[in-house]
Amino acid sequence: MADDKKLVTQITSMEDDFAQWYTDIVKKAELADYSSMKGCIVVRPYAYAIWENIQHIFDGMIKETGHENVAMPIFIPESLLQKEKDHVEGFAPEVAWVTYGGNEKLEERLCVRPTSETLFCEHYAHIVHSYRDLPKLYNQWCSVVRWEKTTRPFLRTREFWWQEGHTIHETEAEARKETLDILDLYEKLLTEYLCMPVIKGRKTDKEKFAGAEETYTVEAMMHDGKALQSGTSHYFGDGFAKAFSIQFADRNNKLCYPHQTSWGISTRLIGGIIMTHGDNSGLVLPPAIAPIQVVIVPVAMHKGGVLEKAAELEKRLKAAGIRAKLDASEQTPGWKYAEYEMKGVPIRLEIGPRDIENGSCVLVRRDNREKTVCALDSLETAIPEMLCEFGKAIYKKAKDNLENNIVEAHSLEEMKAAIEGKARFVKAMWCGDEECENIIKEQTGMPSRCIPFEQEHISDVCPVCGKPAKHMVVFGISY
RNA sequence: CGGGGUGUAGCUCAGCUGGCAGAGCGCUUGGUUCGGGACCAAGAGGCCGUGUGUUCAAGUCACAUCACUCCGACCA
Repeated sequence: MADDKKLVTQITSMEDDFAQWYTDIVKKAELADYSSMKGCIVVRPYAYAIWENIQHIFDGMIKETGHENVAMPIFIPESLLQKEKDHVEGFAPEVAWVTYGGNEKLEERLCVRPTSETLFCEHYAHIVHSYRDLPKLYNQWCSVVRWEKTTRPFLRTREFWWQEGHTIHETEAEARKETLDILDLYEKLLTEYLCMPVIKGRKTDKEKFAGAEETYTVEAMMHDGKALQSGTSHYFGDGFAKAFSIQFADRNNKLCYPHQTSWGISTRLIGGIIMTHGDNSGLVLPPAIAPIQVVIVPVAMHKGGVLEKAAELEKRLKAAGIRAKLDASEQTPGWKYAEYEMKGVPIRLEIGPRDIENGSCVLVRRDNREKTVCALDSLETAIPEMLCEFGKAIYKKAKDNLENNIVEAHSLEEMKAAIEGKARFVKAMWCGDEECENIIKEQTGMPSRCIPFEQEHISDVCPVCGKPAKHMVVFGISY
């Protein structure tokens, strides 16, 4: 359409270079900027607004289910981190250490929190003494630091923002229920609000969280067929409680160890949104978390009261609870169309002199560019309906991508063939032996994603060793 | 951490066998425009990533270093 025009902003097409396409969107939709601190990004207002919307939604969910927010220290003394063996082994290679306070060398190194299990455990040891003190359902919104070697904006940065829930319970059953209840909330957040279909399941022992007894996950598929672990929920049993000497007197005055969980989602989800819904014109945002749901673009705005009308519409839409923005800048309409497509705004409302004569306006959907003429006096109902339809449509598109890129395999050869040329999810049976899982990873390059709750029977035997299969597992290349 | 690529204006980049720092877009001001990235005119804007070396002379050559990026390895 614009071959003869000088495009101000252009992005690499995802078919040409998916990684560059991703980076282009991050920069040109003004989501993030690089900083002089390697591996750390500036989360710009537009991306932060998306994160705030995610926070608002999920915070509401956990408050409703009895959770409370707290703030924990940013530093963990080395001795505290050392208390749980598996946990420290898992995290030690990627923690940042503080060794000086002012000009003085510290007697004990301080770790910048990579996750806060140890701090929560120490605190729980202080405050939990009786079954009457349980449960504690705590959460914190904060940033954590992991010294990653390879970094990419949102997907893997040395500092990232997240929520970490840490709960402690009287019984195993209660803690197990909490772990799965939270996983359901993640599924709800992802599917209903972020329009991202997920595969819900349990991690294999090899892939589970350091220190956890069981790790559950919701795995999403990106446009390129790679997996993004989008939320995890861990059941700890009483392992941490024993390591940190958390004990309580139960109903029979017997000293017991409580059972714990932890769970988290992070700003990585923003990367997931980009790679699930975005296209070659830029971002496409799910309406529930879009900072701007409707952008109003006036056409010939200095003529015939156009600008006044546009301002009036903005006011009306805002009053109806719609996140609307009028762009009254001096850019041409065409420029604005492209700009807000880049930013993924779900609906564009065009209003010009012709529309005003007719008492209507033009609504354009970001996902398919479909134009609808809409009477001005029905906007308050038409727009929420369209936003709802929009959410369903992009969910369906993502769901189709997921379903079209899962294949069954009965042998290592079939697994290798399945991902030749393009990343995919591969469903295969597994005997449960970690050795076979390792062989699959070595030979195909795919780690296991999860053991889905929705099991299918593909065959009777493990494709590696031929022994009886215990589970169907989804394998895939991940971010 | 290993291998490749790139660092020059806000952005994308040109700058040959060393010899005055360049273009397009963006930005500012004024005007005409406005239904898919408008046009005219006048401006502003540079420690050539950083450091050391070679040279009469370095954006250009050498070495080092830092950052970004891709591919591996690693990674809740």
